[in-house]
Amino acid sequence: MRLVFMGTPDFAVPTLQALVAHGHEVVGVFTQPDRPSGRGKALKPSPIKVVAQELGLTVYQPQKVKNPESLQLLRELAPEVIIVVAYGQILSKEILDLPSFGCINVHASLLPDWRGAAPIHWAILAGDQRTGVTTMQMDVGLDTGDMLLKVESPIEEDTTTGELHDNLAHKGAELLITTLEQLQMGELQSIPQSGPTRYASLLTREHEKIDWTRSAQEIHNQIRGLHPWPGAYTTFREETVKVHTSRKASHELAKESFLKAPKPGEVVNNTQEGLLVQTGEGLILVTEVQPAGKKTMPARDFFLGRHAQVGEGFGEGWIKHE
RNA sequence: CGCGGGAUGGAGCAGCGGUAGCUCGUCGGGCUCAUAACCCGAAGGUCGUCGGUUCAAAUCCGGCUCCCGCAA
Repeated sequence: MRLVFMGTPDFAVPTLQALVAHGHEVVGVFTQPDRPSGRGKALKPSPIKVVAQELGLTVYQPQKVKNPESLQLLRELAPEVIIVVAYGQILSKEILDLPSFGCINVHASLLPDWRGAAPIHWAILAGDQRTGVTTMQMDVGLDTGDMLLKVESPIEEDTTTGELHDNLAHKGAELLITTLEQLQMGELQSIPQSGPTRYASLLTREHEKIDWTRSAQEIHNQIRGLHPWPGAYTTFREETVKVHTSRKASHELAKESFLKAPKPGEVVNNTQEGLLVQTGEGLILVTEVQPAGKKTMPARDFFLGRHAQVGEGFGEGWIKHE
């Protein structure tokens, strides 16, 4: 099909690549303008821009797609359909109505659940055991359009956002190809969204801070739900430390907890596997950690290198044993 | 020039002008029913790189290259 692609981050890349690989005529790629990012101040192109250029596609980066120039541009490109994957801008009614097949969005959740900006993170943060990808016919609302196709994906006990992200990005790409095929054949029936909805809001620094008084399961969900980006963090001896990976503490390990009344955040044991940490409910095994300014390292090495001892802990209010 | 931290034996850290140290790991030996536990011993570092100061630099000064946290 003759189409325009709109997308910005890594999540959108597999879909763009799949469209090209399947011989669709991508007449234009819209992505967010280069933004100052990284440690210096340098303008950085979006992942989609990089890939689009490698593929020899024409890239457009309007500040606002809704402005008259962009609308005019889209008219000239005359796409039969516009594919939108995590573009980061709201499309106006004029744009939505422009292509004959409308605008189709690939969203990383099983709609109507987890509408919004960070569906992958939130599915894991909430402890969901399954999620998926949905293609939908966009309308004016935020992720409220009629659904076309869905594919599910399980979330395992230790699945991280990074893993799920890559998995869904590829499933989404395949799903979109199928969606277009069926749409073109006229054998696709769209379904209005109905049922309970949760909203996946943008993540803030508050979501990233570990509250050790929560349960081990909740903290584990938080750690894997924010891995590898933006990462859950806590403090140790007043330095910021990201906690990258963790596991539920096995019963054998839990038995090794010999402290009488460990407080939440307290390291109860430094095992070969990692640090056994007391939470508000149960123990969690912290396996990988990253102090500010350092690389990711095994939690055990972090602890050993600091000559820390069992009885110290994460969070505030601990006394240094030295 | 957005703010800041860091580059030291395999890993994590200390040392901050005068013979390179700690915890872990590794190798050898011992103890033990056994062990990731314990004991004894050993190997392993041109201290990121280039240059400067000095009788003497991992330690002070300057350039360079990498890595990372925050912010965006």
